[in-house]
Amino acid sequence: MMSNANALMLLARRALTNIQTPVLSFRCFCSQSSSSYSSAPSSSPSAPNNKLFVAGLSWSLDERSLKDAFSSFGEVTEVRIMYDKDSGRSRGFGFVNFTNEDDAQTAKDAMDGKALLGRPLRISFALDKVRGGPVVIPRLSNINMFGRRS
DNA sequence: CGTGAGCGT
Repeated sequence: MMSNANALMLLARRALTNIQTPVLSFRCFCSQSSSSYSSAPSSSPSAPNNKLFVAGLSWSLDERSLKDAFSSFGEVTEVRIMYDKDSGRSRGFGFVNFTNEDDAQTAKDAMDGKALLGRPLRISFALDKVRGGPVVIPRLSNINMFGRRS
């Protein structure tokens, strides 16, 4: 019985003398490491979309040139280069859409780091965030759980 | 005439 009191005192002393060790027995399994995103390839940062973010482009590069350069690796469905409305010149970055992710990956792996028009290209997967895109709003007026009314 | 990281209507 005394050992209990001793242990308690020991704990109290430890708590008083060693404040730097609050709880050591608890391990948090919250982070299971690895990619927590579903359908996320382990060898590809950002979102694995068909959209490729191409930066490092020359300010005088055209979309057709970029598309032609990327069409060699796969079927390019969309090529968009961002232009500045103030200076009227390209911002040096654009987006390339591929029909297949595999082609996009191949094109990225093949063109990323290479130089086009004298400037090194920086290719990476584009983000899913799109500003000013068509906002699709579900028909909340037609949502009826009981089928009453239309 | 030069400039150069980045994520789009």
